[in-house]
Amino acid sequence: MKEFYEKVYKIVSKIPYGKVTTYGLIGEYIGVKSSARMVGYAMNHSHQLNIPAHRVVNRKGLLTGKHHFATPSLMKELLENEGLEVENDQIVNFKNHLWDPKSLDNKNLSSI
DNA sequence: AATTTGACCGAGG
DNA sequence: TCCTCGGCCAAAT
Repeated sequence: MKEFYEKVYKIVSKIPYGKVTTYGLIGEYIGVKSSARMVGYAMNHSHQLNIPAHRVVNRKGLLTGKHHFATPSLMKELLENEGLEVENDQIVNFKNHLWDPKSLDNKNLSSI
């Protein structure tokens, strides 16, 4: 079931600059809707990979995974560096910066 | 081998 | 928004 991780990494890698997404959306896109936990677990194993894990937050826009970065402030720094606003470990205007993996399909389906 | 825990989510109160 | 509960599956102990 390593494909699961591969998919997670793939999607996370496709998150546009300055955008964020949630574990639930990723899980939903992969197909394991109610296993958002696995997405987070996969992220935990993504330390050595070059994926923007800082663009993945929980549904509230809370930086729940910041403790797994090199430094707790790194996640916030990266997000702010991308033009986002982080306050009290939470993304400001979260919905405004939210990116849905399904938007990839929408591009492909735009011909329909 | 069994139990607990985890970068979670949704529903109900 | 906060609390609790059930679900989900893998890794750690």
